[in-house]
Amino acid sequence: MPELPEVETIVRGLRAAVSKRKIMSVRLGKTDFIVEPAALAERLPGSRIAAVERYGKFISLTLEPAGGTPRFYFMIHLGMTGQIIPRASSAPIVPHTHVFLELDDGRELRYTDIRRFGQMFLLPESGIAQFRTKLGTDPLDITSREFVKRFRSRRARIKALLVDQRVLRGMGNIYADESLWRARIHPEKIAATLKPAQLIALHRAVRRVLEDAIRLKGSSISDFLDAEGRRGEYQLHHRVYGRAGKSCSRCKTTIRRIVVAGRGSYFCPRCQASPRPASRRQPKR
DNA sequence: AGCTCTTCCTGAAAGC
DNA sequence: TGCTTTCAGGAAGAGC
Repeated sequence: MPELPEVETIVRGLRAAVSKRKIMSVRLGKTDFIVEPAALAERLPGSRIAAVERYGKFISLTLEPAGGTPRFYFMIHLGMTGQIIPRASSAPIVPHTHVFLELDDGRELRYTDIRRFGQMFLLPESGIAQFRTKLGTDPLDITSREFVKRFRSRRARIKALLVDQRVLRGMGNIYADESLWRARIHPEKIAATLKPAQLIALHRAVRRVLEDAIRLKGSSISDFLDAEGRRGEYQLHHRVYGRAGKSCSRCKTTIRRIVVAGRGSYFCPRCQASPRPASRRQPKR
């Protein structure tokens, strides 16, 4: 599933591969994940890709139409299984490819999404500010101070907050679990009960995990491919995610999986002490 | 404020 | 063996 490191990897690849290219035409397959498919088909042709940026888990293509028409943004969220890869127009079409952007150099930027949990929409320049207010700070930009401030008064479980895009934009399930393991914090711990030192440790862990993952071009569990169609390698370094039943690399205890905030959450029961000790029992009368 | 449940979707894996 | 059921989850919305 594409989270911050995967999206960052794709954005870097796209920036190198399609910057300055002009979109010549648009072909669409299924469109139920596109906010206004007609607007997309109408406005993309003729515009040039002026910039490629990441905003949380969103890919933002800045498009410049010909003839002085104001620039606008083509926003893409990959959901669970989205892939966006430039290919030669003659390349075979993989199943579930639903958007084809013909470029001025004989290639097509193709969007493939098996489950169609992805999202696409256009934003005018004036809509960007509004869009941004819905999302929290980028975890790679946030200062330690700000990080502590954001969590210390929240009564929600830390895992739920880490994957909440309004708190930190770009974090997802894999990197939340990996960061919590690193900081030795149980996913069900109430954020407000964490000591400042623990929050600082968590901030450091988040940065470290994300930076390492970006360096290895993300995690490919099943579907993730970068803009060159290559798999990432960070999945080989996961300490807890997807490792239920295997042993903790730090203490050899068996990794467990529980559901927190509706997501599978992996942790080491020994390194990450439970907020509710299992041994405590209620006396009967 | 924050929790659970539901919906969207497909393919892989488990169950019978 | 082969069909059926369950599960995975990012985000949004309902209801409590």
